[in-house]
Amino acid sequence: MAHRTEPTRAGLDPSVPVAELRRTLLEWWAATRRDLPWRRTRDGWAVLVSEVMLQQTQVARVIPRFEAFMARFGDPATCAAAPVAAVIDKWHGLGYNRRAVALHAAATACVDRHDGVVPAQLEALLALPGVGPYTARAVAAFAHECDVGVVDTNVGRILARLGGRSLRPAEAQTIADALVPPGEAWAWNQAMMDLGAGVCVRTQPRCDQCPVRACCAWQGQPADADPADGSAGVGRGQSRFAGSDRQGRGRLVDGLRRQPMVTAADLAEVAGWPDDPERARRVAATLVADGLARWDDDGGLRRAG
DNA sequence: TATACGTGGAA
DNA sequence: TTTCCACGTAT
Repeated sequence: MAHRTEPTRAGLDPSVPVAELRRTLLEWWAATRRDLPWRRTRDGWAVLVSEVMLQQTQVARVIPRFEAFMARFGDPATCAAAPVAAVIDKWHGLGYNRRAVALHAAATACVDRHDGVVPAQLEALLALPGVGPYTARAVAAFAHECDVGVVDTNVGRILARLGGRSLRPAEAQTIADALVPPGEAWAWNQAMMDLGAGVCVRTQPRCDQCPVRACCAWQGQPADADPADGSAGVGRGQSRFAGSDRQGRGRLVDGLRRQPMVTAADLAEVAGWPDDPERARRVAATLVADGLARWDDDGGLRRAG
């Protein structure tokens, strides 16, 4: 019963050789590493800001905005003291602007509840606005080297393929945590994410280059449906952007970056729907509800406080 | 559990 | 040119 002596394997298919998986993946990563420099800083705020930016936004687009953001809002207190409109302004080009509102609120919570620093405990991190399972564990692992498994879309895909089956969210998290080599959460999570981003990609995975192929139940065999489809943490298709409410929201937020107010008369034009003022007002109301703007007395839209 | 939420690069 | 693809959280 040799497998009983393997390291922690809670939730894992017994056929997955944990020790070999850990060793081969870490060796591969040591030879190919392309980590993000600020993840090494142990600065909880820097890691939080970058991970919030990395929600739904790819690394290449985050890097320049992250540098600019940190130059302006170097710690939670600076961010919390600024008007939320200033944070929204610095979010330009990243999309999903309500993340900026949530980040400002998270900075405020750090000042109010955690002596101005980003907490290290998972529970406290999860309580911050805009911080979910991914971001909380990314901060815990990368800033504080806690032994937690970070499950993003890449890791979710890898875990499903390794086990050869679709996973529920709690299952994926349990397995991700169990795989972390004790004391090496930083490198391990970085390695998993890099593997998913560069090798175990969604379509046409490069299984011939995969360092952990020998441990994988799926191995990209075309005859077998991809176990990652519909599995926990793996993103799904989305509706079209062109012509969507999201596009109009983006235009309105951009309009408020250029000028402090969009008048009621200009609202439809700025939203990109000159012939549908009713739609523009309805969508503007969603911005107000999200804290991205506020109504002017005359029915115009103003920057958030 | 399904849906809303932005942008830009690649195909 | 258009379409596809990448990317977590809140509700």
